[in-house]
Amino acid sequence: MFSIGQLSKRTGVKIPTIRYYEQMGLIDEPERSEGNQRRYTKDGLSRLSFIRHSRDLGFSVEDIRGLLDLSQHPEKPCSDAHSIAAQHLQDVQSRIAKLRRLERELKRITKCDAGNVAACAVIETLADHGLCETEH
Amino acid sequence: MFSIGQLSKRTGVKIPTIRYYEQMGLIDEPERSEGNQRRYTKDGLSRLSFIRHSRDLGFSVEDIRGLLDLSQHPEKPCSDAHSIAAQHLQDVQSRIAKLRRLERELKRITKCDAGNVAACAVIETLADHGLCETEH
DNA sequence: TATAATTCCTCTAGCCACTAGAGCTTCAAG
DNA sequence: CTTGAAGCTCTAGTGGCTAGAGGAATTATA
Ligand SMILES: [Zn+2]
Ligand SMILES: [Zn+2]
Ligand SMILES: [Zn+2]
Ligand SMILES: [Zn+2]
Repeated sequence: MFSIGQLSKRTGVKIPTIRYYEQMGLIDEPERSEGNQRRYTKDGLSRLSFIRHSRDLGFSVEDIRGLLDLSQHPEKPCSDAHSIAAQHLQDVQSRIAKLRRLERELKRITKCDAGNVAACAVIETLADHGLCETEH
Repeated sequence: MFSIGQLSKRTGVKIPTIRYYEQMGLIDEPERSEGNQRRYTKDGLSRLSFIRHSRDLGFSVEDIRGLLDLSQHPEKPCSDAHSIAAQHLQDVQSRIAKLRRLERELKRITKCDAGNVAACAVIETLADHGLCETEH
């Protein structure tokens, strides 16, 4: 049996975050000590590790809810898991694409030879999207 | 003089967002009609366009506050503007790097030949970071 | 000019995924 | 048995908006 602090140390999930996941229904309410403190089992530990890793990989809490549900049903086909992952991959890729467009513009902007604000390329570009090379 | 709706159409910033920017102190409180409705000048329009474009480029509201302040002082050196932009560029680049690591892992994960959850690579990987190739 | 349609007003609350803090209780070591 | 760490609940704040209620003002049409 682990206290919430031990669980936190082992998973790297902060204590208030563990309680938040409980409130969100991602983890079951654990047993309590006589004095009402949470006591977790190994199952609780591995479930939280799953959540932690999924968050690290950028899945939303909603996605994780679905993935956890699936993981409780080993006999089911895994196509649902794949579509959650594929959708997430797409999201990540479109975020990357957007950030790369930003990166390009920001790199261009920061090549400013002027010394004062009146002629600064940064300020000028922010004031006028027409000076940009791409859409965003 | 523009109404808030006209300003919104010209800049592409939604009406509640304009009011939000006013509340946050990014734009001055505009004059009002006899019936208390906001009336904007061309100056208000260009200030809001500046904000819009800066947001599109991913700058935070705090950054924009600084950039707007600078843009009101054309005689100042533009080094402050450059450091805001450079910092932002760094942020963008580290976000890209992080997302690319995610992308790689997600691509790997989604190569699953199993048909059911019990043997699914997606679920297995989420349960065990040891199966990952990179840190995240 | 009367009425109808549209726009605008303020205020509050919700989104996501946490994070911080107040004020109190329980636990574990010595 | 005392003390200090760790736990409890509850509320509120983060960023950058967005939605909705309930009412007032403006504009367009008849
Ligand atoms: Zn410059
Ligand atoms: Zn632009
Ligand atoms: Zn699979
Ligand atoms: Zn991993």
